[in-house]
Amino acid sequence: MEIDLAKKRNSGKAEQNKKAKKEALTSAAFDLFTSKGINKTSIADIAERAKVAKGTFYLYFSDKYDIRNFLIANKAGAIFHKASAAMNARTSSVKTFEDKILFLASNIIDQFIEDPTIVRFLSKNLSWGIFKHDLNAVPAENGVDFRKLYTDALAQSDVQYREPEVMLFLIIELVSSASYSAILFREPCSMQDLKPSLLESIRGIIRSFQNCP
Amino acid sequence: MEIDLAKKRNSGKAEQNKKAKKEALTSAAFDLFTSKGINKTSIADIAERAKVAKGTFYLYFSDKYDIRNFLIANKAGAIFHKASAAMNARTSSVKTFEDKILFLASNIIDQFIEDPTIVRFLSKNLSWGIFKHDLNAVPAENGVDFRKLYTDALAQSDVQYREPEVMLFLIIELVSSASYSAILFREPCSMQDLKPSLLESIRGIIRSFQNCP
Amino acid sequence: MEIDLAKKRNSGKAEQNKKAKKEALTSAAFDLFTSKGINKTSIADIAERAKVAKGTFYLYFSDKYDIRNFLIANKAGAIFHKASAAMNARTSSVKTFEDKILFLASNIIDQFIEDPTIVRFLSKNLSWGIFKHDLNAVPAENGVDFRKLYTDALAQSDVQYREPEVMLFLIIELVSSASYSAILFREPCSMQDLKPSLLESIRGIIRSFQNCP
Amino acid sequence: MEIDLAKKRNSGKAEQNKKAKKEALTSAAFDLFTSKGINKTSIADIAERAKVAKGTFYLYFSDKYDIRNFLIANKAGAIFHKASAAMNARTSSVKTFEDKILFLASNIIDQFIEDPTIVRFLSKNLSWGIFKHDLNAVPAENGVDFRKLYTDALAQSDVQYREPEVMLFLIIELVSSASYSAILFREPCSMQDLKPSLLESIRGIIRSFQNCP
DNA sequence: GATGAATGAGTATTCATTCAT
DNA sequence: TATGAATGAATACTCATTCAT
Repeated sequence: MEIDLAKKRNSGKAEQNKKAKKEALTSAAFDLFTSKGINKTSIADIAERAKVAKGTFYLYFSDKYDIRNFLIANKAGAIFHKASAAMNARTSSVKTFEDKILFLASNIIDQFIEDPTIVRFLSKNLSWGIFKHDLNAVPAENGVDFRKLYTDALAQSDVQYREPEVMLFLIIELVSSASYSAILFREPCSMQDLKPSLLESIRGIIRSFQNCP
Repeated sequence: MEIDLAKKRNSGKAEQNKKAKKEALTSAAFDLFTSKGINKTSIADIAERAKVAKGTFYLYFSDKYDIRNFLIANKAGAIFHKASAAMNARTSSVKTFEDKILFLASNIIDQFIEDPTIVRFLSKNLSWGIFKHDLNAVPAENGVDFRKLYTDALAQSDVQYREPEVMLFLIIELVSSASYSAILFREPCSMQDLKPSLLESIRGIIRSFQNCP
Repeated sequence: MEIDLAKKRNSGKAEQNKKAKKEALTSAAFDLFTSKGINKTSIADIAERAKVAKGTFYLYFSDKYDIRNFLIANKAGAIFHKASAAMNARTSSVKTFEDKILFLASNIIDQFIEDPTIVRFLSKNLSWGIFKHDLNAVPAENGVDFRKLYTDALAQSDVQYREPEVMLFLIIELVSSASYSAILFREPCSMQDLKPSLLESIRGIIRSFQNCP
Repeated sequence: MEIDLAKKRNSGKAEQNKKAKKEALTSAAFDLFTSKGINKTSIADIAERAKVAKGTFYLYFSDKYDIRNFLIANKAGAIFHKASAAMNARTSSVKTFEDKILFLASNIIDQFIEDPTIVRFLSKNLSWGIFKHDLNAVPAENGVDFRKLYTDALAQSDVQYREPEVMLFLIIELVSSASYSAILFREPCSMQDLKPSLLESIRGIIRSFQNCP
């Protein structure tokens, strides 16, 4: 019995060790991807920075694109979860569907401003494909699920909207695409300056989906 | 003098020859970029398809990214010029600023639908950077200039708009980003189905920039 | 004493377990060697197919070539032992030395036809070196020993033969070499078609070793 | 015109240069294959020994097995052509079909004895597959063609033979297989000692194919 | 004995770029 | 101008072997 316990303790340690290795690899990869770009990052680079042997990389990921996808899903998931959690925390002040969406958008943009590397990485990848397919891969840690939040907001809304899926798609595409240009290249202006117009444009999009009574 | 004449005659032919070679190279590069992707296309590939020696490539372009940029400017320029020309041809029927912008957007989307390879290539490259910097490099063949068209339309409008530059930026980002997903992956739906909502969203954006009287 | 008994009991089970593991490893190796070839078979492959950890492989064999040699000796031994047993079973009908050798050759060829993977594996390895050195390593399970059979047949023969060792060598080389080509590639024809000529050729070889009176 | 001549001279040199490079590569590969074995020879090894850059290898051969096949065809071709030429040179003294075949076999065995590396390389590859497929790839330099020689010898023979193709197959398999063991490992004896018995065995095989009148 | 995570040397192959012709 | 042979750095991926548990 003691042996069994020891084994369990051991395998617990091994398990922890593996998790640490994976974390080291993903962290190293993220740093390199955002600084040098994916193309110029080699597996040797990632392994070296993670202080791990080259072969070890292949115990955790099948290739560069495997780790990239893992990162995309994780980073994108974190962004959405964080925004959802923030809204849940002060649900009282935001009433209408429009206000809720704008709150979420604003929060996501703020996250982008705070950590521009995440925009560089997700760049033009934070789009519908990821949202739809990879997001589910990352479980909401705190029980707040972005998609459920959106559906609930729609259900609670007095105003009816056509094609809510398409509306969400267009908003996400606009935010990610505009953020890339504004945050990374200040084109056509800084995100600080762009944000009000961007949020108003989102409001414009939302209104264009209202069912007129 | 005879020598000079000979040279001129030669250089005339040579000039033509050079243009043909450059055209062959860009055409080959476009085909390969859109079918295999830029990363998997080598200079040897391009030269082979253009029926030109590998060394010759370097007489016309400095590297793969040089020819890519040349292509982006050219292809994007052609799209905008074509749209501008189309609007000029039937300027009578479209009156308001909103209508003009929607006409241009609709025309560009139709061009994308007709030739999806161009969306794949420009994809997420048809962004503000290109629009602002590279577009000018391509002269409007028929004297119709997209930027001038936009400025004129603004000037002729009864309605006043805040930050017209930002408005145009957001519209272009939305169109190119949404086209990529819809046309290439039918996500979240086909472009046929998306187009009405997309145009209405653009209208929503435009209205959000109106100066309320 | 109790401890000793326990140990014995354990080592009995352990002994069985070890044999099963070794059997699993050799069986897995044979399958892989004959399907993918030795070069493309890794120790990881063998361990995985044997459902054993990679490190365990090294408890039984020193490397890939060690297990290959073990397999060659075993498989070749089995072939010769089976042929010998078959001849012993119907010794009455085959009288002369020539007939005995041809019976053995025929039986071995039939075994090859029945299981072509064995030809692929032994192929050009079933040569004199193995025959002479490794075969002894495999004990004849049923007390029938090929080499003894051969010596006895010679002793009982009315006809005298020069260099019986060389004669046997040439026959074995011819059979294994021809079988490889005919059975695996049907070159120059199927083994069915080749067999009569092959057996007659063996007869020709045997006669060329006869001491003329 | 002078330019054209110069170009021709140049391209002649270039052509020569290429031939020299290919020769250097094949020669280096042969040395390494026979000393270290094919498996332990890397393309880097071959290139280094040929005093050529690694990449250059791939301008001439697609991979290790490509150059191996090229070598097999060439070396095997040379062996057969040399034997054929030798027989043609003293056709007078050898009369019967049997004598002709034995002369060729003896000559080939002597070549093997003289250059054992060639046996190590062709080893068990100098078999029917090569003979039938690769031999034709190498043109007989001096107009003496082994296969024609064989056919002519059959036609001129007073004795008739069944299945001459199969007969030739069995002889080639026996010679190459026995040479490998005898020359490289002196098993079961040196080739000097084996040769008489081997030739007599071949005679025995030939006789087993005679059509009895 | 058994495990399987970790290692890092080894290898094939690609490809941008140069340069003699 | 045009060519294409040559280069060799760069890179992805494999795998035998070890060793702490």
